[in-house]
Amino acid sequence: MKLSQYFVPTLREAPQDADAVSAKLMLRAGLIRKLGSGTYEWLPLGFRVLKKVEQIVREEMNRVGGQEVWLPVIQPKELWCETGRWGVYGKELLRITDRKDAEYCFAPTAEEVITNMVRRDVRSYRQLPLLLYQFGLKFRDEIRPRFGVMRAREFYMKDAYSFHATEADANLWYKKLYGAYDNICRRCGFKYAVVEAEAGPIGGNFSHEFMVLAETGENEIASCVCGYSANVEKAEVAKDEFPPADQSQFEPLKEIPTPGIYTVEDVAKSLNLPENRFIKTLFYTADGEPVLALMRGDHQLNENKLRRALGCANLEKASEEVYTAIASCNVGFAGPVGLREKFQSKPGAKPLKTVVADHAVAGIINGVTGANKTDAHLINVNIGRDYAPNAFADLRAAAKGDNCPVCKKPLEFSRGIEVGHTFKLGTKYSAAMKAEFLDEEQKAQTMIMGCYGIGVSRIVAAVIEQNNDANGILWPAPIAPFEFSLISIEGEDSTVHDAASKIYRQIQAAGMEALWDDRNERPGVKFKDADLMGMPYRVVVSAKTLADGECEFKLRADKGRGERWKLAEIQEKLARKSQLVARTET
RNA sequence: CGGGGAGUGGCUCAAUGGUAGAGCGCUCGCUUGGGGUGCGAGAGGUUCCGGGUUCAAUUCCCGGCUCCCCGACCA
Repeated sequence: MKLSQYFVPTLREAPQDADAVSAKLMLRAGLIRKLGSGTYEWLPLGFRVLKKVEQIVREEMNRVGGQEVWLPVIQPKELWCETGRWGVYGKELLRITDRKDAEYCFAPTAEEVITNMVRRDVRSYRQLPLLLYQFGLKFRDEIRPRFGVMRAREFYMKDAYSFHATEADANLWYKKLYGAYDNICRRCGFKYAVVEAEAGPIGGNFSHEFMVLAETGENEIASCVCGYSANVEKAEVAKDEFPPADQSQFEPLKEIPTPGIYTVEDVAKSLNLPENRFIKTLFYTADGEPVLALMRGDHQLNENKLRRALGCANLEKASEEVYTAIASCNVGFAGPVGLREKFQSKPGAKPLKTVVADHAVAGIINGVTGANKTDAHLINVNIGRDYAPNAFADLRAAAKGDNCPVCKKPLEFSRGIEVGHTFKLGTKYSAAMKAEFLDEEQKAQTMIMGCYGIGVSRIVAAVIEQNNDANGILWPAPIAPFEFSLISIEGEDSTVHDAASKIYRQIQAAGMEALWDDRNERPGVKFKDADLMGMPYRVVVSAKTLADGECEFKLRADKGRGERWKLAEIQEKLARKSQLVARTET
């Protein structure tokens, strides 16, 4: 492609509202433009990258036996009601009404549609297993879109769904897909990690996320040298063990005034006690029932863990009304001491059945907590003597200082961008939607499912986030829009142009592509733009080297001048390069 | 959802109660030709929309829309 004819509007400065490095570079290099909050146009250069990633994903999906389909993006409400997700998906689900007032949603994912499709036409175990996938536009009405196409509302995703007759087969295919995802990540050329993940609104038995490692990633990963690795949303921590409390250490319970001071940090400061002596009392509503969660003052609650510990479907932080109704004090002054009794004595109040405590709470001796009285706290609070949770569980968000649940060594933390997510769904959707088949004994069985997503547009941004320098993008060759930047520094006569033209064709003959900067621009402009756009290889043709029958070759990643290539040897040099550009055919 | 900020040429931003300007970009000419060259001449704006105050509003006030930032784990 000749740059003079190509629609790549590069920018010297990034638009003011671009936040992430990758967003700035994508805008500047002319890959994308923004239309509205979280919606982007993909220009020719960006679209090429998107299509290259798509092709890699397609090849790997086909390799493990996937069959490509194409599903509607406008999906009827009825289907979503069958699984109950019309109600639970929340505001992220963009709902649409047609001229007949029928309700639809714009697909954020396609479990309902595909399960419906399969249940209609699959009757026999002989038709299973089945792995279907598609590429398509997805829309999720994010609260706060940011980081360009990394967290956009509209995005391009590959979603795959598998259907199985047996649990064992489902697990086997889960492993196959996991392998395919490994290949995809490797071929796209980024550093990544696979972590155990929270299944979220998709649900299912277990899931893994494929993370592009980057400091600016939105996800925090907890990992251990032993191989354990999990999203902190999910990460377990080694259970705290405490010797039986020595009652003789217990000081008498005492109430002290703390007017207007209620955060752990402030109370700790004013009493001059460490935060790990505090018992935080958190109020939640679990499937409509009030529950209490107790945390050590320096720990953060992980709501996913609480949800799992309670076995509830819906978990929300309790409203201020509920809070004051239970604790009869202002927010910030509640504590577990005597709370249950106090609350239950209220006429008409729902009983406060559940008080769960994080394991670490058991180790707090002479602790501090709210007095259930505005402007007062209790000190020397002791478990067993002053309050008793009905259960202990791992509730806290893994953080520095916590140990690995597998080998008990200290956990390490890093950041990543989630680009792929695999779920072992089980029968969550097939049971709700009655996707059944007949087994060998003519017995109706529910299909076992898995689902597997890859954010194609997000991969593009994530790769840039990981591969850039002060001058621009550094594309890994397999997904670069073009393998080569060809720069011709042309003079009066046509010798340079002719030589460049020949090299341009030779690059194509070697099975690669070049973006030839044939514009009538100064060399500096061309170099700057080439750096910005970040093709992995660069060939410069100018009168200077042409006199010696040579051109210049340089890697985008290299700082120096690169090497001289004899024009006569160029064919063979290019052949070698094209072998490096991993192009696996299927 | 709460709080804050911003909407002026393609981009980054000025300015003003009397209908607007710079740099970059764009067009043309000359110049230059290895890291965004220099000079000159141009094109390009209903100052987000609606209302109010005023002789006069892009500017002040109100409402809306859009975009951005921060928070939403405080118990």
